[in-house]
Amino acid sequence: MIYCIRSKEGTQTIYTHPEVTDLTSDIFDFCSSMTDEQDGRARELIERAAAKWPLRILHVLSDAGAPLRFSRLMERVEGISQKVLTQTLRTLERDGLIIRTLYPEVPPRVEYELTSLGRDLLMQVATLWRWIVEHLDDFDARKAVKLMATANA
Amino acid sequence: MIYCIRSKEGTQTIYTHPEVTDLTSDIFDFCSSMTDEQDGRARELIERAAAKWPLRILHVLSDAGAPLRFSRLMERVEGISQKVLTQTLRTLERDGLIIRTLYPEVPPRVEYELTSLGRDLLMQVATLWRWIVEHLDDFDARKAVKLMATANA
DNA sequence: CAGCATCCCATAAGATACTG
DNA sequence: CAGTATCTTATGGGATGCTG
Repeated sequence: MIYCIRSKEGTQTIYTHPEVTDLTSDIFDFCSSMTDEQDGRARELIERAAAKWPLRILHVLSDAGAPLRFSRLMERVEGISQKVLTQTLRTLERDGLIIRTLYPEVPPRVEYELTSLGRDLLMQVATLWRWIVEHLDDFDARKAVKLMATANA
Repeated sequence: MIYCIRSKEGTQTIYTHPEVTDLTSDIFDFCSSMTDEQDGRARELIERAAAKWPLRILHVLSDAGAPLRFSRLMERVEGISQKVLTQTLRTLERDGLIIRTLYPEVPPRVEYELTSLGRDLLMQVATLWRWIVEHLDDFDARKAVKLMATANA
């Protein structure tokens, strides 16, 4: 449970502001039930998803609302190279976020589309995104506010 | 509005499953009000936060529940190098997620602590984390399920 | 103690050329 | 069309040594 938020020991200092306790208790309960392996896999998925291109590709597919061919993606995902687009699509496919369909015609046609998991993930990330945008002005060292803490060991 | 989820044109194919429409409408409304600059800055913040170490460091600080010295962080953030810890801490500080306090003693003492923004961000990410862990088994190409779509142009 | 400076390497990403 | 192959460059990160 490396990344989870719950304190491991009751002997440690914890935040005592009621606000904090209220907000975090749910998540804490959840974290305590998460295994190291689950935590690690979730970490990987987050890291991959938040990389340079994946979210953008998922968004383009969502925005299109229909399967897109490789070349259409190249046009719409501005700035990506062919190699990186291919790589990223393969990763997204492996993670079950998109589906790749090859139509064995001449010339070949390949279509990529969002899976329902891909759409759901995008929704979840969008929620986080929204929170960040709403707090954009606070992400600034000059506005940093300390958290009140008291020892309770 | 590069990454937002809303379709730009009403003439495009959109998902018509009621489920989809219901779930996404809120986020769509929000996305339409997001400027390119906001979107870009949020993107940067997400990318930085989801990098290798930041979440782990924030978690360790949250878990400790009190300010930690540099050397305590080195111990608790297993596997990180001194250089990268320093770098990451500086970035977290610039983004207003932690506060660095230097006590000009001999030998010098430096303490790092979470800001309320840092704690809040951690909570938001934990929510996403939780969703991912609950759907861990679905992140698999073999379980991919297409999204139903209909043209509405 | 808490770092900065330096060197080194592994990986990510970009550019270009070629192909089933 | 939708890639693959290859080369080069940029970046992240690790290891080591030094210092106010």
